[in-house]
Amino acid sequence: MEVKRTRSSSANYSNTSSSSTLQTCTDEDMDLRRGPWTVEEDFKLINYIANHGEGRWNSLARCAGLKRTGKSCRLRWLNYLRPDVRRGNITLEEQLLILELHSRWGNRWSKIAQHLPGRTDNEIKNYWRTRVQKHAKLLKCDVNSKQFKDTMRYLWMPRLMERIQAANNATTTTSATTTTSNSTGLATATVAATATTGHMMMPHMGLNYINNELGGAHVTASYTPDNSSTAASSESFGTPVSDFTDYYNIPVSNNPNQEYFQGGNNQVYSECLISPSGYFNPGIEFQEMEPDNIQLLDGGVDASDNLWNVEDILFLQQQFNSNM
DNA sequence: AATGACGGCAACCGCGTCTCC
DNA sequence: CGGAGACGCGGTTGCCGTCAT
Repeated sequence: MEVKRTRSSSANYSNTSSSSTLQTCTDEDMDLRRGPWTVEEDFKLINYIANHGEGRWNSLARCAGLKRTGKSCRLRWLNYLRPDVRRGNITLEEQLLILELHSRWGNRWSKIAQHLPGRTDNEIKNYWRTRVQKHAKLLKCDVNSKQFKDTMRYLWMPRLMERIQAANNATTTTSATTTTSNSTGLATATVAATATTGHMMMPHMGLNYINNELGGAHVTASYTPDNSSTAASSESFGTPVSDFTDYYNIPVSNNPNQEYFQGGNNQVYSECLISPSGYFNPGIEFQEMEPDNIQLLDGGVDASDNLWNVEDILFLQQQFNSNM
């Protein structure tokens, strides 16, 4: 069966009828379209599913008059057209959850996606490949290596927690609510999990707390702050902050939890940082992180999207040196 | 302004599993 | 039980927009 590759850029997405390349199979039904979906196709699929429900994708494609494979229809529906699908703006809480669940389950994208309402396995997979693996590449280590996993667990995730806390502190401050202040500077978002456990969660508790207290299968999107409503709503899910990178360049002096990241001053965090396996040894983990590389980290990529900024690297080096 | 490199993401592919007959 | 089709999952591809030069 001939399969014709058709193309329509996102810019042409709403201009499908004008693109002759999009209508390459008008002569017989055997031709199957591939590539980007047009508005008409989307409309057909949505209408058909609205009237007949989903499933039986091959026959659905035929009955709906779509010159697509059943698989293509299913993918389009699940990843894009479904009413409850959420795309873009992965929140801090979602990022933390992805990291945690991936450390637990590996590339079980669909399983991970089940714990992020509205997110598809495809989006999570793409997030992982484009964001997380990028940082592994910058660190010159394999994303599946213990080195990188430890770095995620003992640096990245605590930082995410801290930024979630900062975001919520800021939100709380600006909203000027009468909520009882929390003297510990508790990360509301991360500790939203306490809604299900009844336990308070401190930043220094880190992932061990999640592991031990929440348990794998119990780690859900309840990380969401203010989770009183359904997490399917983008307004209710997570902080208004769409990306943790917004908080990457917070000056340390402005950081409400700077003591966690100043190396050695905070015994609790220092203990938390050091891998139980002792893998974070000076001169080993980041021995390749030479000045040039640090420059690359700082300027070679978009710093706002860079997990490992100079501050982080210096912090890591401090930690390594203090443990020599 | 032109162009090449790169990142993000939608979509495709192959394969394993499930379900039905 | 076995075969065929449907379904689901993870890996990969390739287009397009953006940015750097």
